[in-house]
Amino acid sequence: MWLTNNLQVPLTTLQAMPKTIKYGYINSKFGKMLLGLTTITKGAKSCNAICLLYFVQKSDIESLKEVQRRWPNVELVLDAVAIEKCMETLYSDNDAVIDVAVRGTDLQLAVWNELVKLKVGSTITYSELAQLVDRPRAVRAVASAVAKNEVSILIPCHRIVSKSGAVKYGWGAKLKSDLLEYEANT
DNA sequence: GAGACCAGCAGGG
DNA sequence: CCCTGCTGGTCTC
Repeated sequence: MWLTNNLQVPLTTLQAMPKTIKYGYINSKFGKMLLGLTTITKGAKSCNAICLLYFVQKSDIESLKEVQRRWPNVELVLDAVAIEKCMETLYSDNDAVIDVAVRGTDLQLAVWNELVKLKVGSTITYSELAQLVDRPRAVRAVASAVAKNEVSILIPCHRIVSKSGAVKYGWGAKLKSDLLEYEANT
């Protein structure tokens, strides 16, 4: 089941802004989500990789606007079949591998690469994360890198807790604690 | 290149 | 609890 299986999430860096993004909606345990796929090349062949995964918090239209804002000039193409195929991998019981495509600065990539190594149910503080990427004093910078992550859940920003115990989350504090509670009880 | 912005932290009241 | 100073990378002119 999704969130309780330890998916392998290899990150691929996008060299340029994709021209088109295939998108579709999925219903997760924690609400409706917007999933976007782009094409990456792996050796000689090309395949789909997840480049965005947002929670739909207001309406479908608002979520699409959010995509347009963060990915200017990309063409959005509804592709329910591709999304469905992707979902099967997400929900598989095996230790599945799912490709994720990201774009960002060196620090952001380093931060995200550490995050995907986190096991289900584990948590880490921002300070520890800063040490992992070799910038022990750049806690605030690391935090803003975390916040720029486009692929929620798969890049598990919800597993980062602040030392003071304050709960903050881009998708809402309640969602974060729900996710952590769910993972902790499996 | 300057200045503003942050999902942090520690220290002091 | 709240307030303050410090922090470093990124974003926007």
